[in-house]
Parts: sequence; structure tokens; C-alpha cells
Amino acid sequence: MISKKSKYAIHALVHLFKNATSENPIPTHTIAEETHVPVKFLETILRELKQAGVTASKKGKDGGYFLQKPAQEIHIAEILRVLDGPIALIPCVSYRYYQKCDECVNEATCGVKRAFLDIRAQTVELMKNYTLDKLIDSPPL
Amino acid sequence: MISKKSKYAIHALVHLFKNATSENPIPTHTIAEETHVPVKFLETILRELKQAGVTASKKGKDGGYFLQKPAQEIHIAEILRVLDGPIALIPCVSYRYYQKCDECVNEATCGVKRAFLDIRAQTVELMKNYTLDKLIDSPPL
DNA sequence: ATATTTCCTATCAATTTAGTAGGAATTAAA
DNA sequence: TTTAATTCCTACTAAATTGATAGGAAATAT
Repeated sequence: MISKKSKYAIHALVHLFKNATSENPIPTHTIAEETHVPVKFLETILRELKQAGVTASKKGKDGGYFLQKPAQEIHIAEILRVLDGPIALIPCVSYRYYQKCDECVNEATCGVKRAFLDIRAQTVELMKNYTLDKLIDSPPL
Repeated sequence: MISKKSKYAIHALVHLFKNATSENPIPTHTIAEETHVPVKFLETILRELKQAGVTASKKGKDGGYFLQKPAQEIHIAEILRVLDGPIALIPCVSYRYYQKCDECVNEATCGVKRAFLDIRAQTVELMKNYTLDKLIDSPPL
């Protein structure tokens, strides 16, 4: 399971994609109401995403948030990495957060590592495919 | 990331596959030494796996654990489900542990749900492929 | 009998998760 | 120049989860 933080973030970002522009930023409380996310929590989420280069903001009255880059360049893998950390399922197959596992004797030949390396690679490919623009709701019947 | 519990379990199960039979069960402390897992922790893990139908045991002297079914029928998805819960990344796309998400207005058309449904399905396929027999170490050069 | 094992229940410390509180700084507009 | 609305920042906290450990009861081979 991903954290609620990440789930909230994804919904919020889709909302920004649909409604916000740099000329028309959306304030946190509006997004919070629409997506049913606690407003103070969402505030910290959007700020974290800003620091990671995903969202941008305008301060003061009539301020709010918008996307810092095209929705086609923001995907689920990136969002999860920012808020939940590595995609890898075990530390020894993470690129950025690599940590040795004590369980395998020889990392070069470890079968468990080999499997999880493959799983990570394929999962990342899967998640990279889901960019924000592919997450909008289907048209109702 | 998966829990250490699950990671330990996978290594232990591979060890059982390589070394144990119903006539030659392996005691917990032996597996613990070989796989560098705390023995008391491993004890509870192997018992949980037994209750889930993955391992079997023989009590008393010369007792220990062995696999309850062929290694080709035990895969990573099953192990993770037993010890870590659902494979699904958000509650509303889990089959066994379904829970409604408050963020989407209409579950039938929710784009986020659609994406994570696909991700879950593909991840399960991936993980089902990795049965215990495919997790043995590659031959050293 | 004895040694060795699984089995069971309970407990625990550390970490992570999911927030909340309170206010400073910034900005648009009246 | 005041006011309202917003982002931004730091700190705090309660609850849940994780990663174990403790102490022994029950079973079994020799």
C-alpha cells in the first residue's frame, strides 16, 4: 500500500491539472474540499511537491498552486518517490536508497535480489506510463 | 518496500526448498543462522506461514520445518499477501481488503482507481512468476 | 528421563503515519 | 494603508505498525 499522503497527492495533482494555470492558481482549501483531504495536511503535501519540482505556487491573496511542468511529464513513479521514497521493494535493489541486505551471502549471485531487481524495473515502467493526464475520470455513461 | 518479515520469509523459504523434505525437516535455528535472521522472529514467521498453508512442521526432537507444497506453487505474491497484506497499492482496488476511498466522487469512473487497478493486476502477474524455484542463486562464475 | 524442538501468549521500544497548532511572511485590492 | 487571503515554516502529537524479545508449555525422538 502507498501512504495516504501519496494518494491525496495524486488526487490533488489531477485536480490541479484539470483546473489550475499559472494565471489561475488554485488555493489549498479549494482542492481540499473537492478531494476530501484535510486542508492542513494537504498544505504540507503541496509544499513538499513544490520543493521536489512538481508543483509551483503563488503567495498571498489570489494565490494558490499549479503544476510546475506539463502533466505529461508528471507520473505516479515520481510522486511516490517524492512522498513515499523508493519504488524498490527491498533496499538492496534501490538505486537511490541502496542498502546492503544481510541475508544473501553473495549479492552478485543472489536469486532473491535478481527477482526484485526485475520487479522494480518493471514496476517503474508501469508507473511511468501513468502520467497525470491519463488519470482523469472516464466520461460518465 | 516490503517488511523485513517478508524478506526474511522469502530467504527462509528458499532455504527450505533447497534443504528440507518431510523426512528431513530443518529446525528454525539452522535456517536463522544460514540466513542471518533473528531466531525468535523467524519462529513466528514460519508459524504464520504454516497457518497459511505454505510451510509444514514436525514437532519435538529432530523436528523442524519443510514446504507444504511444491516450490513451483509458492510465489512472491502469496508470501507477501500472507505477511504484509494486500498487493494493491490503494484500498479501493484490493479484492480481499477492499475499502472505499473518500477522494473519488464516482468509483465507476475514477481515473486514479482505473490506473491502480491496472497496476495491481500487472504487479500480481509479475510476482506470480517468481516461484521459489526461480529464486535460487545463480551459479558463481 | 532428557534433549530438542514447535507452539503460544504477551510484551516492548522504536519508527512511521497521519495528522494538528499557531503564527510569520507575502500579496492583491479596497 | 489596512484588510483579507494565501503560502510558508516549525514544532508537536496520538495512533498504528514494525521488528523484534521473553518465558515457558506441549510434543517427540532417543
